[in-house]
Parts: sequence; structure tokens; C-alpha cells
Amino acid sequence: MAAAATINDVAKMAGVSIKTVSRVVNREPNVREKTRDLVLHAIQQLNYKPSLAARGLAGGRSFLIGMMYDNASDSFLVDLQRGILRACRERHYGLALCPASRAKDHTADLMEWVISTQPDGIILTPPLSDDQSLVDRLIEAKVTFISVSSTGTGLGPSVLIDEEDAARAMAQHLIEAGYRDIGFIRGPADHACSELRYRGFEAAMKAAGLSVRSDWVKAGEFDFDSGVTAAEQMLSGPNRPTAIFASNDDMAAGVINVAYRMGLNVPRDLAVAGFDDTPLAQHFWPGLSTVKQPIIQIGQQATEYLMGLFEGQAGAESSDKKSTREQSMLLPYELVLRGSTGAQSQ
Amino acid sequence: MAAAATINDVAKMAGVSIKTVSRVVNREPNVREKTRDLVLHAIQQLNYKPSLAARGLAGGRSFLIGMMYDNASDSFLVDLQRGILRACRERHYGLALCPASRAKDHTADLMEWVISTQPDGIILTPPLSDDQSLVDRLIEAKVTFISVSSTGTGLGPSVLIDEEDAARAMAQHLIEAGYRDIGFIRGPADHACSELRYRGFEAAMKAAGLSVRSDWVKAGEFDFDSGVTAAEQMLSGPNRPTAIFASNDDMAAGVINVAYRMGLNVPRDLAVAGFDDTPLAQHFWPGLSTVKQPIIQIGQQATEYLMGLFEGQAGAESSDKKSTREQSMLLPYELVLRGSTGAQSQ
DNA sequence: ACCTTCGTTGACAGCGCTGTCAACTACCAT
DNA sequence: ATGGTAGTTGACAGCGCTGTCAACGAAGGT
Repeated sequence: MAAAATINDVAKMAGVSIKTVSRVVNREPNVREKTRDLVLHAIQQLNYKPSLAARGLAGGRSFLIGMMYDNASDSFLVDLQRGILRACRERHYGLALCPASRAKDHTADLMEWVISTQPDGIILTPPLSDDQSLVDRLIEAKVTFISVSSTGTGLGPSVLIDEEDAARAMAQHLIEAGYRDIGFIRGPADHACSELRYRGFEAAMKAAGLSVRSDWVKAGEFDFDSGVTAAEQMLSGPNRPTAIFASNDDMAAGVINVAYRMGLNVPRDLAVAGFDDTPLAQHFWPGLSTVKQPIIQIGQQATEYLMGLFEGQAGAESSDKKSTREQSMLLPYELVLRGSTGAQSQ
Repeated sequence: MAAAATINDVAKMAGVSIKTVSRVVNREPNVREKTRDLVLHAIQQLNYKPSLAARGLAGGRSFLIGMMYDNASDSFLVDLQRGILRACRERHYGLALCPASRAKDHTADLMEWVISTQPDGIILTPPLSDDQSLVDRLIEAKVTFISVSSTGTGLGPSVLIDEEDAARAMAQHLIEAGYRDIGFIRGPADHACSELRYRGFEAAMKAAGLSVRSDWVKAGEFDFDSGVTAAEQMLSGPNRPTAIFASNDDMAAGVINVAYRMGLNVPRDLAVAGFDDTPLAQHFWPGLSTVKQPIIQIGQQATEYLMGLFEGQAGAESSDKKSTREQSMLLPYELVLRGSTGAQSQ
């Protein structure tokens, strides 16, 4: 393993004490500018990188951001990681992954991971962010956390898009394209966004004076198979919808699959819309109209927000915890219109 | 943050010195069984987890496995992570991610990451494992590493499937299904597997007494768009193949997409086979026949192998480095036959 | 009985860094 | 000059653990 310069080397080279180097590295105030330059120069010369292990041990922090996830789609996970890593790299933090176990009560496992890893903050993804018991344990353990893509339980700050409005916009697009008999496939109950997306759909229908037929609203599990099942039910009866809005892309893919099997042309006989803009959506023929969330950006912003939270804590401690807790940050979504709803060919 | 028991607590509770606890934790020899039980009991009672930071700092190791990747598909990345994490969890290692930067010369960036993170070992994914200059720098820096899913440059051990044989088997399946005019889409040149998969295809054709038409062999980049381009070229001429074997699923998806646009029925007019068994493959209609690699298992095995490598090093040092270097580990692949090559409906 | 050897255990230093606190330097007001 | 204040710096302890080495007792050979 290649040698790495230590803080001692830097201190010697700059002609100061190691403590001063430490101050510069940590951007602490009260260092003369001249001294700072001297130190920075030495750091650059030696290509010095502080040791996370030593910093963590001495400072009582781990310089680790934890990312907890469960059952999320691959592309969501990877993009979120990208965003988080981008934020981590700048501040010399590391990322520690914590996939939820398949155990019945995963809360205990997750908390054990928290205890053993001691991340400085945690990023919670759906559906974990909507898991009241987990959130409670986290608060009880005084761990700083933030959730992404989820309004969660109202506890903890969150970075996300306006799910309801996005769903409303997509439904409105379908209506404006001339579809009036529109079915909807909901997400699972343990995801808070399931309800929000449905509400958006409902709002658009109501605004257009259209009624929502209850037999055209099915529950799904956000996976391909449940999309297939829901579509089969909706499309097998004598009265079939002319459009189906699935609340995520995997289920929409299931719908398209069923349509093909039944000999229905998409979008002529059936329009299909999804949500998330997974790679799947662009690779299908016809392309799937969907809602794109800026996942990478969400990850990055959430991480920066999170760092601000626990770095601020040190100074302000018991000041206005409550007010920071309730805040959430809204990022813009994007309607991606493709062939599956009658838009341009690809 | 919840309190975590320290080694001192355990030592006190078990009535031994901290060093003895350390011995038990590290599975060192020469601890009386009775003592070990005592310590283990105390560890369990207190739910003690050793601090990675302290262990790393004191022992000169980081207890971190590095995973370097670049441009890999989402599902590959996530599955590999799953496997690596599974192995890490057992031995109380952490996983540090290192996505390659988009910079022209990413080798320097990657090495900087190695210096600053100091992982005990690194897992290299394609195409990084086939990057001679990176591998050279790694060896020069005396970092232990292993590559996955790649024969690499012949340097360093690797865990993978027999790519050539897998491709041969898939091609043979096409031939046995009655297809004789078979096109092939290669992967990019910087992936070692591109050549291997092509060789397998060639071997099967040769064995069946069929000739490989050079205008039916196109180069691709392992992404959807290049699959589209290659398919358009192959299918637009007067003499079109009746089957196309794309050397990964994304490109195969591109082929199917083109087929739809041209009004060709898959598999009646055109059979399509892929490689990798991404989620895409099962969600397409018809389902895509493909080769499934046991990615999770590859990740896990590679990690365990890697750990053995650098843990063994301490004891044996300069013994038989060479022999361990050259070894690679072959895992079984699986031919997944779906509708796109005329197999059963789904 | 004696010395050796080996298995078992603990005392202690120190990994690279940060927190605490004290020292020292201006610089201003008295 | 004298004291006070704020800005700047370094000495030092210690974070939780591991490596080294020495101490001790038990087993075996003479």
C-alpha cells in the first residue's frame, strides 16, 4: 500500500504545530491567513489526506453518511448513490450502505447497524422513511437523519418532488390527449407516495369533470408482476379503460406487456403512463411516458442538508430543533412524454 | 447517538484484560476455550461491536473493501454490492464505493482515492479490470485487488463465469431452434469479455458448419442506442439475418425496439438473444432469452477471496505470491430461455 | 529436582488525529 | 506604564484499539 503523508509531515513542512494544521483542515476560525496559506501549500505538496479513522476516533464522529434502503429499484439506488457520493466527496465523508434485511422485524437489525457503524447522519429511502417505528427508534437514539422522495410520517426533514402535483400533471396530459376512460394502479400502502400520486390523479380527473371508476383503480406493489395482474383485471372485462396510469414504471411495463399479449396496440387501443423514468421507460417500444425525478440531485441536496443539520447541532444544540425538523425541500420534476400516450414516436 | 459498549466494558465484565478481548474478536489462537466463552458471553450481553475507526488506526488497516466501477449497468452494480456487503457483514468490514470520474485520465483520480481511503483490498469491475495502466499502478502501490466478471489483463485473480462457453451455449441454442442466419453484436473493445463472447459465438457457428457473415457482425457499446444502430444496419439490407445475438441485454433491447418499428415479429421474423439477464429482459414482450450470471454470488465470492488474499499476506508474505496472482475462479452461468428465441411464451 | 518449551495472559506504547486549556502576541482603553 | 480583551498558536491528553514483549504457569525431558 502506498505511503500516505500524515499530519506530522505537513506540520513539519509548514513549520507549525499539528494543531494548526488540524485547524486549517477543519476550516476552523482564528488562523492567520498567512499561516493558512503556508499550511495549504504543504498539504498540496505532500498530497496530504486526513485519515478518516483517526479523525473519527479522536473527534467522536465517523465521517460516514449512512444510506438505508429496502427494495428500491436498481436505478433509483444507483442514482441516489451518485448524488450522495458527489456531496460526500467534497467534504471528505464516506458512504456506508445499509440494505434492510429480509427479516420480519428489520428495525432491530437496522438499529444494530446504526450502533455498530455510528454514521454521523442517515439518509432514509422509501419505504423506510415511512416506517414510523424505525423513525421513532432513530429519534430516540438521537441520530440525525433525512428522508428522500417521501413526505414520510411528517417526522424529519425530507428532500423530494411534489408527487401529488406531478401525478396531477401526468393525468392532465392524458386527459388533454383525449383519453377519458382512465384506470389507475396504486402503489403499496406502506409507501406514503402511493396515496399522494393517487390524489394527484383524482384531482386532475375531478378538474376535468371526469369520474374515477373504482373498478379501474387497482392496488399494486410497484413491481412488474403486480402491474400485470392489475392490467389483466382491468382489461379483461367488457368495459375496459382506454388509458392506464400506473404509479411507477415497472407496473406500467407490466401493463404494456399485457396489452401486447392481448393484441392491443399502444397507444392506439390503450395509452399507458408511468412514474420514475427508469431506463426501462426509454427502452420500451413505444417509449413510456413518465415522470422524471431528479434523483441524483435529490441525493446530493439531501446529503448537504443532512450535513448542515448535524454540523449545526454542535453549535446551536437545543435552539430550534423543531423548526428544522419539519422542513422539507421541494425539487422540480419533469414530465417526459413518449409514444405510450400518443406523443412523438420515441 | 446511542451509546456503544467499548472493549473496556467487555474486559471488565469478563474479568480479563482488553488484549484478551481483542484476541477473541480477531480469532487469534492461544486463548483458552473457557476464557473465550467468557468473553463471547460478555460481548453478546453488551452487544459490543468493535469500532472500525479504532481498529483501523491501531492496526494499520482500514477494514474497508473498495469497489471501483465505471459505467456498469445499474442492476449489475446493485447485485454486486449485495454480494460484497453480504461477505463484508460477516467479517465486520465496510464497503467504500469509488465510481470512476468522467475525467480523461481517471487513473490518477482513482489512485488518489486509493491513497486517501486506504482500503484493505479492492474489487475491480469491467472495464476497469481490463485497464492495464490502472492495474499496473495498483500493483506498483502494492494494493491487493481482485477483478470480477473479467479475465482482465491476465494480471490479478478474478471471479467470473466462463463467458466464452456461455456465449457458445446461447448460440448453439439459436442454431438448435432452427435459426441459421445469425447476426452478432459485439461489445466495446475495452471490455475483455467482448472478445470472449464473440469467440463463443464463432465456435458454435463453426461447430454447426455455419459461416459467420462479416456484415452481420457489428460493434456495439453495450448500450441501448448502439444496439439500435447495429440492428438498423443489419436489418435494412435486402439480406437480413433471422436471428441476432447481442452480447448484452441493453443492446438486445435496442434490437427488439428496431424490430417493432420495422414491423417485424419477434421471434417469428427475428429471434433475439441477449446476455446478462437484466430486469429488462424479463419485462420485455416477448421475454428476452439471455445468459444469467450469478452476480450476487460473484460479488460475495470475490470479496471472500480478496480477504483471504490480504489476510494471508501477513503470514506468508513473500511465499507464493505468483501462484495466487494467476488464479481465477469460475462460477456456473445459466441459460435463460424466453420468448424472444421462440421458447415458451414468457 | 532442574531447565526448557509452549500455551496463555496482561502491561504498555502508540496509531493520527481532535478537544481542552494555557500561553503568548498584538492592540486598545485607561 | 497598566490592565483588559481578542486573536492566534502550541503542549498535551486521550479516543478505542492492536502490536510487542515480557511474565507466568503447566507440561515434558533429563
